[in-house]
Amino acid sequence: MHKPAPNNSLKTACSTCNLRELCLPVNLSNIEMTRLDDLITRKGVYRHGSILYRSGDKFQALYAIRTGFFKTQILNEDGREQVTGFQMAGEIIGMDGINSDAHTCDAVALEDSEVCEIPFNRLEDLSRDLPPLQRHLHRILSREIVRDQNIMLLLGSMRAEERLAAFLLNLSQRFAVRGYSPTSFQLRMTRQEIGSYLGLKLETVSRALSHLQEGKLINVRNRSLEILCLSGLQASMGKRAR
Amino acid sequence: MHKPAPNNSLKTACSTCNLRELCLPVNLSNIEMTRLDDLITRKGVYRHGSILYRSGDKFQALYAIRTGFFKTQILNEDGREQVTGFQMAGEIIGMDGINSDAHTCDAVALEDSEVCEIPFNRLEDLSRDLPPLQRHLHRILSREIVRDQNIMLLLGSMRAEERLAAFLLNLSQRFAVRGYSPTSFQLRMTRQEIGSYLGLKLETVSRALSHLQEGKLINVRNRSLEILCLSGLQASMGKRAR
DNA sequence: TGTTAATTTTGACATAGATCAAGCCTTAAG
DNA sequence: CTTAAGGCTTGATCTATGTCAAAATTAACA
Repeated sequence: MHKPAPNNSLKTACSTCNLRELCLPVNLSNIEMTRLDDLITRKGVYRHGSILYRSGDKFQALYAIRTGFFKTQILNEDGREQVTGFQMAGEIIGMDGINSDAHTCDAVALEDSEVCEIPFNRLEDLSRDLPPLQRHLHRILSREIVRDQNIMLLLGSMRAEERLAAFLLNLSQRFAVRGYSPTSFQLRMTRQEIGSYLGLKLETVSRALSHLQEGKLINVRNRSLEILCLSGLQASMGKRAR
Repeated sequence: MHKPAPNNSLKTACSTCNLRELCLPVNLSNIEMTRLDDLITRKGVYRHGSILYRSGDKFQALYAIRTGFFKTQILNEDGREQVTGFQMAGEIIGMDGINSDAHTCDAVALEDSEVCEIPFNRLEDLSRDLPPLQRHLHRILSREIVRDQNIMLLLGSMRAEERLAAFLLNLSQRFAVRGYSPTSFQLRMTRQEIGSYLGLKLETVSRALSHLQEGKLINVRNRSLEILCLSGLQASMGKRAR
């Protein structure tokens, strides 16, 4: 495991960030936007494998991903591990920590990544002054709830291949929103990490990928993935309830 | 399915509610508490089986459960259903709707229940004035995220009997907090609903209950459940990872 | 109160996915 | 460039849980 590069505390400007529409799509005046800029600092680069925060760390800030890719995972007492999400540029992580003032999961960089730090106390202060910002914060929190509940649906009621199809379609859609190809991208995580996220063993993930490939729905070679038939993938979900 | 009783719009007083410490444990002055009271109205009784809100309904309010028991569930396109939670008195539901201004799950009363309606716009307004209330709202939202992620862990990595043990211990603890017996209580939901929540079939739930009973950890007869050995139940989780 | 419908339990059997194992491939390090 | 370590695939087998079915119990309702 690497250490993050030293914190240079570079000032960040949301106002000029090209992820603005994704990350904080709030209608603010110039002067209001400046106040937001003042809040947020760019933290140094997190190298592949390094840890943004750990379970148990004091909660102080949310983090907006500028570039790169993270996973979040929880570990219970007996060492069992569950990947709870994969996060990409423009997404905000750390909300698990608000409740108890301590993080309840680990956030690990899956490639070299940059994040913006948003001190939460100051975000609360500012959001009392700026109702659109307040509303946006609430939406982000709620979105996370909805997202998690959809994963519960996936884990509770889909079979292996459906879970994988849902996972790939979700990635596809998120790449598309960011202006990348929805049909051709690199997987940033191992089969084991995909398996943990989907409640499957890595062998099952591998077999399901192979099977989707046999069916001409995808092409997969190591980490590079090509979706050959989006609608076919969609159809391969929802075949039959478990 | 019954209709809810007509909305009498009774005024509620959080200030005198005996669930206050559970529901809104916020340190407010008397005058501030009055402003909170003004916000909240008691809705009529929801009979067993009736629906508090449905997926797709416009989101307007959060609901605090005064008495009774609810389940929340999502249904995907192909009719698959997943119970996402069971909620009891003092708990707040409806947060799924904030993100998109529409609810994304159904909330169904599992017994005759009363709720307090908290109009969300007005809650936002008031929480801009009252920082402790704002902080509490954020904690509630975050707590829901943490809760959901722990269910992901359960669904993704535990075997049937462990899931059931975790479920029973969770209920036990929540009853304890409310001053009820942690070792003897009624299940308010069917085996099928438990199964949906835990990602299991009802037969598996039934068998796992029988098996825990054979092991002298619980006594179960229909909906009445007695925990004979809390520590044994705890131990029966975390035996072996899947 | 009697009748029907829903819920629960239990058994027999089927199967999706886990486990174990081997070999290959890719990437990182020396 | 070589070697080692981690990651991936595929096959053979095992097992937890699903599926199907029947009977028993309980709850709902006329």
